[in-house]
Amino acid sequence: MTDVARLAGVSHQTVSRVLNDHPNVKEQTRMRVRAAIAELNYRPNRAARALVTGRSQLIGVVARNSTLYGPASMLTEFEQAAADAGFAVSVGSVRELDRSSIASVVDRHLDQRVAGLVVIANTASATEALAEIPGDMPVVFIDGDPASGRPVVTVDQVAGARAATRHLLDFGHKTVWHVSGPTDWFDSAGRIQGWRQTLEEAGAEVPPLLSADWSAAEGYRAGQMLARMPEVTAIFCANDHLALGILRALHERGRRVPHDVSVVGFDDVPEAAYFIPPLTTVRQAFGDVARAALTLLLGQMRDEPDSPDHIVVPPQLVVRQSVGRPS
Amino acid sequence: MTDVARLAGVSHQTVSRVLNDHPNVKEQTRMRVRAAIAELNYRPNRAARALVTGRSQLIGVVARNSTLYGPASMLTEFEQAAADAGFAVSVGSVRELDRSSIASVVDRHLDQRVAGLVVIANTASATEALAEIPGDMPVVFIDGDPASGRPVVTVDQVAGARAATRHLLDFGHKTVWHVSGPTDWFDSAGRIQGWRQTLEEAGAEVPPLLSADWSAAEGYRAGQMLARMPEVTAIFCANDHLALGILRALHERGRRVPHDVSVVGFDDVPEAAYFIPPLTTVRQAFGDVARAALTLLLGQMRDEPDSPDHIVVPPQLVVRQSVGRPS
DNA sequence: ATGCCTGGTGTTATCGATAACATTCCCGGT
DNA sequence: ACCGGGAATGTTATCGATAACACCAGGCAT
Repeated sequence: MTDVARLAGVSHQTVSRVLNDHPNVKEQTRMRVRAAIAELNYRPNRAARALVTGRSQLIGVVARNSTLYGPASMLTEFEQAAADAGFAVSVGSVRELDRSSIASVVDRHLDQRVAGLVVIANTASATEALAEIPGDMPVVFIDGDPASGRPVVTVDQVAGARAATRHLLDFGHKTVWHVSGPTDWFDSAGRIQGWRQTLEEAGAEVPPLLSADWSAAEGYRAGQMLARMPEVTAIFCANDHLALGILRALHERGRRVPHDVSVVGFDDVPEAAYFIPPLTTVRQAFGDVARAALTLLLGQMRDEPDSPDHIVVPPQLVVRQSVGRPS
Repeated sequence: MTDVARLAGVSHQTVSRVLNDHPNVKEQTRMRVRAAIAELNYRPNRAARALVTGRSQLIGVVARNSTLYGPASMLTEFEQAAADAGFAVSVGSVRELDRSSIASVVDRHLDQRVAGLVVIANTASATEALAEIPGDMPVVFIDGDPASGRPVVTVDQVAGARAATRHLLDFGHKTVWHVSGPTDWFDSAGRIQGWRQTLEEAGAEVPPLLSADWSAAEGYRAGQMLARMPEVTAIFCANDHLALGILRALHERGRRVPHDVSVVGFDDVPEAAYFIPPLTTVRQAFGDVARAALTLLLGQMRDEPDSPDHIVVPPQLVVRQSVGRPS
């Protein structure tokens, strides 16, 4: 930096001002400094800047360690958005979203003097751990509890579930069964709620809820149960992998999809179009979620008080061939 | 830090020495300092340390922006391993592994003064971009070109493909068809090589190669082709998603798996056990790869010259029900 | 003409750690 | 008793940036 200053014939402070787009620099000197920077191929030292400002150009993400499609997509989409805005992203994954794990990851991020935090907080336990985050640290929750008092970006799970359930009822099914994800996830809760509401509004019986984790394995187990119940003609699964397991269980028991049983998934993983049969499902716009989260975060970092504190991204029903009329 | 020093009745330098495990500190004072650190809940400022040492506790990862199972797993596994070793991980994803994209991501990481870089370099184009990385920066490639001169960790793709092909031949198939991934990926190349070698050694005819990207969509396309060729009785797919598409194409054309056609995949994604039928596939130990990469990287960072420059992790055949005897 | 404000710039202090050198103390050898 | 040497500790400089303040010129109101 000193070299740049010398080459441009100004003080290092003026160089700093140019770097930070301060208003009070004459256009002419600004250009001289820019030229010197380019000439020397100078790049500012972020560590020094972080030291003096107490803030780095780094955004910390706290996520559960998983290759689940949703969280993984969210992460890469967010990284992309952040990079475009000139931020690096440091991931801190955690096996369980319990309070102590989150605390330790947050601490690691605080060590790095991150400028802000994004927490993919899809269970209630994560919301509790919010207390570990200092109040003046910019934070955005993705999939978190809207009542937490911090900005949250979510996909409208209720609307997605309503669309899925409605779609099945429209085909003439008397009622719709639901295999949910883990009940402590907000995603699951929203989907259950949307499903139940829609049935009740339609005056349909609400069958007992089956719940599982998000895996094909548990979908298969639930499917084995459902496959032997002749009255089951329509199933709404909380994600596509569960649906995959269910499709296989139905297949093994000779129940054809969609002829005997209709199935709807959630997520629209890239493979869903190639299940047997191609799966009707609900697509979540992870890219939109990630960009919204970044926008909120940048807003907080710049102390703009007018930014909204809850953005809801609508999902979209993708119709394929796993739904038909009851026989 | 000054507060800690005062509380412990020593100088800040002694505190620094305790923090860095310098030898010449009396056990007694070391304990006093530790106590003071705990009491004040003190945490060192990484930015300051990075500034003076020129190195952060941050490892940069360069990866292609994707939710492909392999790369995504690798990333989370690596993050976990790095966290255990006290390092944070900054991801820089890139749409294409071309030279200029890699250069810009590497630059961003250099800005952050990362202590080392991991490049998930699964195509040859990534190897070229190696020139962008300064020679004194510790680097490990994952899935890269062993001839690059930098340390590399790979899964033994050739061995995996051999096991898969061998498995099919052992069931009595005359030959085995192969649907490969993009041919510029090292993974693809290794799998093709292993497949071809095994056929040649067995004296079997080597059928023409079909290649695709990694998606179920292209697997389906290839499957439509293969399904209408009665002589095709055994297919080795370069990954599980391709296999999924192929299974569906076969199903649509009424060719039963494994009765008419046998199929083997690669990766062992969690869903593979719930395909119709459950997929025989080859599992890659991503966790081992990630840990090996970290070990190599730490070795370089500590200037240990005796570390190996190429670690190969063996894959493992997982037998399920998608393979049978030709009819 | 005087004084005040303000746009443009330079000077110095500061962030929180480590590096390099200085100092003290104690021990053992001659 | 003296001196050399190493272990334990303290002092000061340093990394590379920004913050805070000081300064200087010129324009404008009085």
